[in-house]
Amino acid sequence: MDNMENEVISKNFIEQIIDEDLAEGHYDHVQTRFPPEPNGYLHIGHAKAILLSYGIAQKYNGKFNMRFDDTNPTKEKVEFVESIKADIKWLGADWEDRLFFASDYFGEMYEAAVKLIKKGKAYVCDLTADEIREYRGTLKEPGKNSPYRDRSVEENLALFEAMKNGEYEDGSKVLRAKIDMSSPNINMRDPVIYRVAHISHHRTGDEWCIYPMYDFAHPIEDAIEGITHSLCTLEFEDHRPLYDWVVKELEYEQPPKQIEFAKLYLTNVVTGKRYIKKLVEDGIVDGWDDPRLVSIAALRRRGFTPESIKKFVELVGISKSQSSVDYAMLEYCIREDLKLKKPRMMAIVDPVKVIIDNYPEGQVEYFDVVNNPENEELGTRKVPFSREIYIEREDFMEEPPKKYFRMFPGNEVRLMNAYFVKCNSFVKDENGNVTEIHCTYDPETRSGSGFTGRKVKGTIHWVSAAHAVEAEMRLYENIVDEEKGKLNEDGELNLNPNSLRITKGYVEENLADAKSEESFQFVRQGYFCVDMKDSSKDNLVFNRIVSLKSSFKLPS
RNA sequence: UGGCCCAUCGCCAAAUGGUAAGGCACUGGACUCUGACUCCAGCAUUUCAAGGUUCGAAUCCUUGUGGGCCAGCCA
Repeated sequence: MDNMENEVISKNFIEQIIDEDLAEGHYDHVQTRFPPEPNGYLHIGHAKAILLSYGIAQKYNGKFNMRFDDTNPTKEKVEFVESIKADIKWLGADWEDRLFFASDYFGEMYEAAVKLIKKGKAYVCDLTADEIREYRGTLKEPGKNSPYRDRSVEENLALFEAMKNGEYEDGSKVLRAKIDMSSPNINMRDPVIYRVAHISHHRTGDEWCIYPMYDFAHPIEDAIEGITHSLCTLEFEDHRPLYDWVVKELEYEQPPKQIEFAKLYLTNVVTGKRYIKKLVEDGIVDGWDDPRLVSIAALRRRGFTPESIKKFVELVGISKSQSSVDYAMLEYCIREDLKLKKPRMMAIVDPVKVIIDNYPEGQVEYFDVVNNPENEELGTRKVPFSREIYIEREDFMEEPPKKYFRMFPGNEVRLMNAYFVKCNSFVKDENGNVTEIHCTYDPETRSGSGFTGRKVKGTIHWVSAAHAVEAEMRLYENIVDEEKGKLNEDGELNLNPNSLRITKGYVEENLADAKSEESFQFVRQGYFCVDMKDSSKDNLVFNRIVSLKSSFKLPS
């Protein structure tokens, strides 16, 4: 009963449109697609689009297609095709056997263009790019007709075929849709639908020297594949009339419908392929999967799970208002997902040594420790305890403020899963940094002994100095663009300078065998991931992926 | 300023003319061998503003205001 989620989540506006379409019989099925151009890596924003389209297909018992929109060979690379496929698979969106490429349809697109010409709805234009821009008019002034607008169907047919046959130089001729040069919507002012480009395509090679433009190609791709609802982001709203024009003039049955939704923006991160690309190219980060980024690859490397991202996308919701989601929401999702799934291990990021003076030198005890107190199924592990241990530097204070109940001189705390210890003294170096803390322990208070003699307010985590494995701790902060994506006068992003801090920390030896790609929950709700790129058995690297939820705040 | 779109709590986001859901964040308090988790309580007398229609308006109309997008042979 209490596990019933009984979420009465109302349908989002896209589902409402689909319901209506189905009720009115516009479509006999539902089919969606994700159509990236293979010109970069996917990021968290794409995850929203992918999971939205995939989720809708699932909800309506429909199909979800994967399609590369590769109509511009100057920008595209096979390298990106592979990474995009891998990322989408990892996210769990299953396109089954429906993996398509826009370039598969170049033949049909050519025929579609011919059809438009024959209908008198398209013409070959000899204006230069600059001239076309001039003729297009401005935002407030209408454009004027191209002098080539009234060429005969026969002439257009011949010219277009000659374009295809490579008889013209790049830029010398284009095919344009004949719509309305005075439309208030600039996209309708006789848009270019085919251009000449003598460039090898990564899939079709030199078969074509003319390539269709997005506005012409996309509706055709959708129609050919039987897509019913073509979901895209808000900036394509102005293109919808053209999309509708294309499917109407081409006379498709059950023409697909474009629906726009708001892009995902996250606070405190750099989003946008363009900026990420720059960070990578300038060597500010060490690749597309640098954990400071929010590319899918980076999130994966940081220890985010596909489930956590799915949860996040659901939580964020779908609407048409431009919005920026608080990064804390993403953190919440990974905490929530890992909470019961992962063992809770001990690791010390910023160590300070503690010596338990009354604990026999050379003695070692092994405690049976529950891996996850909230999920017994994860079993137990042995954790060694000895005379010298490391604790977190912030878990000790020489002069504690009010309500600080971790370690300070004279105070007794519990070492998690072990004994009560009382701090007696400490040693400082010439700079005033604490280098060593001396404690005594009480054997009666051993964890699990049932000792109830007295209570302590604080529990802190630790690792045995002799047994712990030294590890490189990489404390990442998101790359923040202080000016929200705007470049400064030098054309550079204003980035936070110290987004990566590397320290020597210690982890319990159980983690020495950790596999790469594994993430763990750590004490006080910190989450770490064994870095999949750089870790080996003798070189453990941990990424801190989520800041500690709540450490003690000093009263100000 | 031509066109299109958007505006509900610090951040997302429901409410489809019937009297402002939920989540994140935050603030108490209880519990605790993780200052976490969990639990309990508190978080919009009001929906950008002003008018209007209506028995009734976040929802409809008008006029403003604020924000986004569009003048690639990019997608």
